[in-house]
Amino acid sequence: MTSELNQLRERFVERGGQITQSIGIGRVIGQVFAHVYFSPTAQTLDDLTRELGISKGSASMAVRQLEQWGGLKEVSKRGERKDYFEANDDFGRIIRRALLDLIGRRMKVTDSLLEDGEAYLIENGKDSRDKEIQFLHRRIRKLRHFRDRAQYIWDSSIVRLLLK
Amino acid sequence: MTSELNQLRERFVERGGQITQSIGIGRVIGQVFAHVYFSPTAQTLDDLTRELGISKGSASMAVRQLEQWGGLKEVSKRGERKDYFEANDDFGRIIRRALLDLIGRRMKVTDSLLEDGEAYLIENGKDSRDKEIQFLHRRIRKLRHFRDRAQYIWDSSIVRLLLK
DNA sequence: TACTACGTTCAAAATGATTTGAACGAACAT
DNA sequence: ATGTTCGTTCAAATCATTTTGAACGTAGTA
Repeated sequence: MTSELNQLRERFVERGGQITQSIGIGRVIGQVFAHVYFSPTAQTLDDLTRELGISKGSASMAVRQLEQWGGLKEVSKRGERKDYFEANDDFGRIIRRALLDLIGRRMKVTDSLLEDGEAYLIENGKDSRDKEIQFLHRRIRKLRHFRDRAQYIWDSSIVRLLLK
Repeated sequence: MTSELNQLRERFVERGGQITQSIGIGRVIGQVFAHVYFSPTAQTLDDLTRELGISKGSASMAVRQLEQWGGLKEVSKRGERKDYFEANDDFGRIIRRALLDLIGRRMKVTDSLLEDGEAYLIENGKDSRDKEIQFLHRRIRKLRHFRDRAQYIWDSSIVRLLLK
């Protein structure tokens, strides 16, 4: 009976690992979150290494990453030196924070490339008849428009809907 | 001058590769799309292997994947045996298709796990006082609610806004 | 102070994903 | 029919990412 519950928990752990693996942030993150989420009691790093069969280093890193995204919170137990972790269940907030963190920073670099490119083309193509310059300019403009709209959608709807 | 344009194109190719790499679908996809997108003329597999320094196999696979997502389209040239490719610039549609493809299918499996789990817990925990069963049941319910809402948001807003 | 029980770090190892390229088949040309 | 030019496939090689674990720092304890 209890073993059946454990089996169920293990299936969720496995699936959690698959999901985070498939989105490219490593299997351990998903396993750790799922395990803590489905554990009635707060868990320590030792619990994680034992139950999930992962190293202490992995457990430590996963736990800290998840904390950053608000997926886990540390709870202190009187008279205990170990760190205890509980899962948050506000998925919207967690996912939003993770996405902001994962995607957000990449954007900056690309933005500056778009701006540089456009600036260069405007500079050098002002009254140019050069077909290629005109072509590139159109393409960059189109890309920037899309980027702006994506930014707008991101800011205005996804965030509002998913958060809270 | 032309070489400066080429440099610009190369920077976009590199950035494209970084982006697709960072989201876990391989560098070549981004490189190929960026190259074709910023090329005034339709490109062949040979062009790609030469300009990007990738193998013919890679070029072939990337091009077909991008075609599936609507990122590239094949254009035929009279009297030519080679396949020529042009880029689409309807980014919203491309990204949406890619996301549907990449994320969409994973959902199914997780759904069935949620359903199985819930069914099992309802079955075995109907009038159970067992604290752990009740706990798991609450957690699964919460997760399923989130999943349902995410599905709704996905269906109703992102898709509509990003597509077209 | 010295010892112990923790969490963290990061170089190295293991793992897993991507890329290559030789072999192949199909379609065209001669 | 034969040779050539294409695109595709997939096992093997390469490359990148994740994971490990030994060494370390810190804080508590005796």
